[in-house]
Amino acid sequence: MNNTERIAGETARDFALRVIRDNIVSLDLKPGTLVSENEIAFELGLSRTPVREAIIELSKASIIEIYPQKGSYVSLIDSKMVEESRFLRNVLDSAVIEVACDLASDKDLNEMEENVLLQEFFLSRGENEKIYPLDNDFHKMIYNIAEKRNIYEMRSIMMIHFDRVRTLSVETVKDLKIVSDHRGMYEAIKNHDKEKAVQLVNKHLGRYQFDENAIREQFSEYFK
Amino acid sequence: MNNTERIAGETARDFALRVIRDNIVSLDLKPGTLVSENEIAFELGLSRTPVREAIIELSKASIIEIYPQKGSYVSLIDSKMVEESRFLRNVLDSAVIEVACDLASDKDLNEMEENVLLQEFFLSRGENEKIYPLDNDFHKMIYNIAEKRNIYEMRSIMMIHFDRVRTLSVETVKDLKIVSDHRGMYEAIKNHDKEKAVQLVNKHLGRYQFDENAIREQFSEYFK
DNA sequence: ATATAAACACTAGTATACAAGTGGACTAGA
DNA sequence: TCTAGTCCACTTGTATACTAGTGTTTATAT
Repeated sequence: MNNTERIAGETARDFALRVIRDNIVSLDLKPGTLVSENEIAFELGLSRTPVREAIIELSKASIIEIYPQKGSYVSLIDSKMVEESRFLRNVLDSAVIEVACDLASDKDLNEMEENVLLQEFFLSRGENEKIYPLDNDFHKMIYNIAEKRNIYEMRSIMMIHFDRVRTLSVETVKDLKIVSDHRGMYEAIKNHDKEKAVQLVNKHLGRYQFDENAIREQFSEYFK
Repeated sequence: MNNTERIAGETARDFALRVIRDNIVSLDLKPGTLVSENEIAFELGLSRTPVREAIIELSKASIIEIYPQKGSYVSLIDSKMVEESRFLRNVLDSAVIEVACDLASDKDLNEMEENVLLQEFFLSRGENEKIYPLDNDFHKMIYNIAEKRNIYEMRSIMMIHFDRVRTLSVETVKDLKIVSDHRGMYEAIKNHDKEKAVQLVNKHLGRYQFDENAIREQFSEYFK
């Protein structure tokens, strides 16, 4: 497992949650791996308690499966589960962006535009890896504008299922199209054009149509 | 706080979660109340650990607010939060019932009808309090049919905000209409009539239009 | 050699102990 | 009387100890 520096002010539990989560999404913790509370605690230099609390949280979203007195395992990739998280994202993003079309203030729009400009900047320089955090920020902004912060939190944890398949996906993601989707969404929100906004959300998510058969063939041991 | 018997096989954590949750929804734990890990643990005859884990889970959905080294409090009723949970329910229930219209098997439909018949039976005998668990089961069934169990779990915890206002609501809920809504949804799913199903979901949720001003006036100390 | 049982090494669940921070009460001093 | 400072009783965060269950390995008896 990849360790990371503990951020100043971060509690042990948040630290453990962040590290475990990142390792699952990046597949450094492979599906099916035993995640022993003791072992993780040792690796992170913590006691079992905060690690355990982090694992419990992940188990609530079926990211980790806890078998009492036996062990806790990183869940195998379950296409039903991936579909469920995709469904959740599609449904929520669509409904939330409509609200954002109503509520976005000038200040909100300025922040969004700044974010999109940065994405375009990094894209033009080929620094595509710097786009991902901005991508996340962008979607989070929409939830913030629509005053749906709690819903965003729930979305986040379920997205782990989705994101980890994205990591596996051999097909290179078309960053160019993604960034232009973002610009489109920004424009739609600015113009209060709900229909266009929802249409873009659907198209956007459609870009992550993984070829599951190809992935499953290559990484069959990761699948349920 | 109202205590309850621990169900056989229930872990200490699940027990604590259930009891705390029920007491918050029933308002036996009033908004703003301090929920001390130690005190709850003592009342339930447990140690702090499982109680703490339950409180953390509730805090993830903003049901309880944890102030480190100060205390944890039952969240005051926040109309923004109530609206957010209503929004979530509306969006999810609508999207999920559409899927259920596609996927419901004969076995599913039989179980649904049995549930509805029971609701009608208790309604006719005036035993309205027996309808509520059936109501919950009914909605859970729809998520099960649509294979969206994880999403249902997320919905459940957010519904605490909504349910606790429902408890406060002076206006008596029209159980008759609720039961007939359920029959309507069942029929719509049976007939694969998505449009009708979604329309009923919206109407159904619309029946819980609390007069917030009236409630806020009567219980102002519960509100943020 | 095989079957059985005891021992061991692990697991997560729960209980307890300690750390560190907060805020109020009380006291000492001017 | 007022203020400053100490103490105390509380809180949650974290660490550690103990409980009970599982599965494998090893030893023992037939």
